[in-house]
Amino acid sequence: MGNQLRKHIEEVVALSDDEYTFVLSHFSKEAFGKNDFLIQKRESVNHCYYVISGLLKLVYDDADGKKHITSFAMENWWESDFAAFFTQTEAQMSLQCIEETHVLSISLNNYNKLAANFPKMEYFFLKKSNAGHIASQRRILSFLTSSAKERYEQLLEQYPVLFQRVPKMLLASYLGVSRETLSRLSH
Amino acid sequence: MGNQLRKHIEEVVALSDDEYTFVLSHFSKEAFGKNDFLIQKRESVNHCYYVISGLLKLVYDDADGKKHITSFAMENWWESDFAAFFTQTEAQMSLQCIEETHVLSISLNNYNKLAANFPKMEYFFLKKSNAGHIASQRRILSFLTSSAKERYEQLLEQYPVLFQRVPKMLLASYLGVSRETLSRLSH
DNA sequence: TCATAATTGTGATGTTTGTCACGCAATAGT
DNA sequence: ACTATTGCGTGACAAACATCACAATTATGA
Repeated sequence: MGNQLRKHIEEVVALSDDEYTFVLSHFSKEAFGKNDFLIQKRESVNHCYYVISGLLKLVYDDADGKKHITSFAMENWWESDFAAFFTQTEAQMSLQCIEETHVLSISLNNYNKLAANFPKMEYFFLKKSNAGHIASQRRILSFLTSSAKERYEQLLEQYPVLFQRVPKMLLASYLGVSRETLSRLSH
Repeated sequence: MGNQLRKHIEEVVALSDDEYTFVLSHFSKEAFGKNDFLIQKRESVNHCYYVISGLLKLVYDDADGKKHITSFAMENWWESDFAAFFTQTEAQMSLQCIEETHVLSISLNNYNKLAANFPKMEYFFLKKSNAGHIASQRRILSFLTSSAKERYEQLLEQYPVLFQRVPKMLLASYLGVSRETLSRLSH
């Protein structure tokens, strides 16, 4: 329970009890209900979130009023509107619960303090950022090389659990196809 | 000349002369001719590159033998097959010169040493990685929200210099459209 | 429980984009 | 300078995908 974040961090760097207590003191535990917003577009983005349980969607509203899913965030994922968070500008996206969700949140101040004062966590954040960058490049590559059907099958293979937890219209949005097309692809 | 990397790093963190000398000692200067490969697919990826001058393309060959441009890298950009570099697995992409190119290269060992022994550079790498992650997310968003024509116009606005330095068939590949479609879009 | 809203499937049709084919211009190497 | 290669534009056609409309099903909340 209380040491889920510790296990997660220790996949990258080992921590003593005291070190983990110190790290944890930079976070706040928060709970959100289904459809609650963690980040609203046009508001300031004060936190980055570590998901303990539940499921989030990061949504961009385009000029035509259509909603596009930039990403999902499940257990042990880190999520925020990172562009807005790191540069302290207003949110261009919203972060909303698909399910009731428990998170640990960290402010930019505390993120910077932790990185500056505790090299192990700076190393951890660097590893996570590199991994996120690599994952984004893989997704870009799937847009360049694959048809909608192929992207659907890749998602099904990589994150089968999403198909049980997320309405298909949201998966369509994440894949960049209409819900009608996705429906026809699935058989 | 010799302090281009220093200026680049000092956009993020200040360095003393001695510190810069120390940093620079982790890099090697290399020169490549047009069409030379810095990384060949299926080979090991031993270096990450900082571009001093010139222009590179990061290319993925798909199962049908088609080539897709994952990204370009110009002056002051960092490039590698990061997935292969960080995990020391074989390259899934190739990195090739579009123009004669001068780089500073750093091995993974030296990258890790620098990050571990010199907090300012770990901070710099973290900032760069976060920026790269954010740029990738913006590109994903352009695939989700924009037509080929809109992506073309966004690229023209963001990197007009590419249109003078890169054949349009490569721009088409970067944008994820056929060269014929790009040709028809441009007027 | 019942009414309402959200989600899904499917047909008909239109738009966007890819593919094939061809000719021409520009470039690079000898 | 000449030739081979590479890059570019465009027509004709095919494939992929979006959009609109409507019905059916499944969740949700008072």
